[in-house]
Amino acid sequence: MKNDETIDIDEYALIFKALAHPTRLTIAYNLMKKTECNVNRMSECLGIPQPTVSQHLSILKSAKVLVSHRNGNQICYKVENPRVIKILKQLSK
Amino acid sequence: MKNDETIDIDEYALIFKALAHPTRLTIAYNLMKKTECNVNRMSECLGIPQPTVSQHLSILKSAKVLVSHRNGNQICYKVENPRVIKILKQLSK
DNA sequence: TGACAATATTCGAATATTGTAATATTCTGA
DNA sequence: TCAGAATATTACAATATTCGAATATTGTCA
Repeated sequence: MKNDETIDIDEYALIFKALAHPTRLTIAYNLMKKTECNVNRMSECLGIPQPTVSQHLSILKSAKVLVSHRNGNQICYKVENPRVIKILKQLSK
Repeated sequence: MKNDETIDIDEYALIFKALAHPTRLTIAYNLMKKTECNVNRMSECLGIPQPTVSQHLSILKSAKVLVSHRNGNQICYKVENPRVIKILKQLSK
């Protein structure tokens, strides 16, 4: 009964790094709880300039925390990664 | 994107920041799964110089990811924070 | 196609993190 | 108290992150 249950340390470290900023954690947490959201709406709700939000979204996306798809005029982001969802769900318990 | 059920975003962001480094995540994850451990043993097991390990431990401790207590000649670190334990347990599921 | 709305990228200054080497501190046991 | 083991701190260079301003890109619709 060996215990070589390894986890992907580097991948999780990247996820945590992406979530390690209050703005990005807020974005990810709210997207996990609610529905998808476009960039301008996030920018308005958070009171943070659009380019800054876009940069944060880019970081979250490259860490595979978020995915995006176009919806007409705008681009919607949401959480789909099950590892990320599990982590984020823990936060409210 | 309102935030009704508020979680402590800043506190969790700090925890994630502490866990966002492969060495620190390895330390925290192993301490969660196994028992407490002293500094020199971690240094040997990880193949990382003692001062570097000590610095990482200091970061983990100030983020309240780890606690420490003296055991004779040495100082043992372990995970006690229930929020951290919940997060780390998710990683192996 | 052109104007406009939505989003992304680039750049630079300020700040933070990382690892290593050198050194300091703290505690234990003789 | 002293020596030595265990751990912590400091200083520094290299690298990375952060934010805002300016600009670029992309898609929609008249």
